[in-house]
Amino acid sequence: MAISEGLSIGALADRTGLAVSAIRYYETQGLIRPWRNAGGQRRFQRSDLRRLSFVMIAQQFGFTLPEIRAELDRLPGGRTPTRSDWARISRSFRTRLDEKIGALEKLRDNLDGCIGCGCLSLPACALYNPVDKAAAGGQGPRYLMGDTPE
Amino acid sequence: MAISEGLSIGALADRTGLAVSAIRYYETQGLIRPWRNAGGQRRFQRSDLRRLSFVMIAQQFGFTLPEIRAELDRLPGGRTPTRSDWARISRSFRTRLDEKIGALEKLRDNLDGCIGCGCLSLPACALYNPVDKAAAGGQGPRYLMGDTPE
DNA sequence: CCTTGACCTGAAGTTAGGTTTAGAAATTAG
DNA sequence: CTAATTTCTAAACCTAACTTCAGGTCAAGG
Repeated sequence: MAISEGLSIGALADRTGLAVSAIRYYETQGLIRPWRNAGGQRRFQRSDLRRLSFVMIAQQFGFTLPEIRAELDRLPGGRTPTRSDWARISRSFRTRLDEKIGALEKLRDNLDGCIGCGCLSLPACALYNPVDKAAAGGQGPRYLMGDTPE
Repeated sequence: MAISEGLSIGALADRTGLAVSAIRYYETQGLIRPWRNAGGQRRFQRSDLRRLSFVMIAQQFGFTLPEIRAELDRLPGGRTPTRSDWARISRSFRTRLDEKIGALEKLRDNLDGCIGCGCLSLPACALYNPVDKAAAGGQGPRYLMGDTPE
């Protein structure tokens, strides 16, 4: 195998711990874009290892594949991403993480008080407005997922 | 309608913001146990409002329905749960929440450093051991989800 | 009484995120 | 060169958590 022929899907699977089928699936979702060799097999760049690691980490945080793709799409198209490209993604990603963690903490901090009181079933309860969508969208009860019922 | 005939499924849906079909589904999963009136329709206790609210909140935190059921099963069987019954559930639940939040924070704090460095694709990276399963299970690489690959 | 809306059941459909399978072609090891 | 691996595609299958649908029943208002 000549130098810089790229990594096979199996090599990528071994090094990330992902299943081969998962990597193929991620390709269908636009998370990676391997090229093909003469025989039609997928070949990957080294930087795809980092892309896949990013996918795995972001999934642990509860991001969906389309959301992850949106972050990855901010990487440069024509060249291999540099360290500072990744740092930029990292900052943007971290902001979204902080929001998630903040929402969880807020819910948690309301939990003890609310779960024991009578308000848990009422729209007035703080737990019904976890991400503070209150007052956005007019009056009337806001429900748990931030949408109106029905 | 006589007093204490119980709540209809529609009333419960209106007051929780859940779909009627979701409430029926929760019954199949053992999260609520309504009784039936003479005509075969479901009737609910007021305390089921709180049960359902708990379900909705726990789901936001990423708990699965079986996990939520396990928490709810700790409520007393023969009587309507009291405030202190709920407080006990709340404490147990909060412990699990704190663990989740802690794991997220740990990941987040490693993110900036790791994402820009070359280690992101290597098992040595801190991000590969988010919940600190390191050293449990012998030597060799630990992968992202805490399991060995393959 | 009659109509309309709420409710019933069971089965099938939906979305996300993959895995499994089957049969064929490419690659690698000996 | 031959045999054993890998890889390929397309389609089917899988789980969680529901929703939708079809065909029928129950309940409440006028």
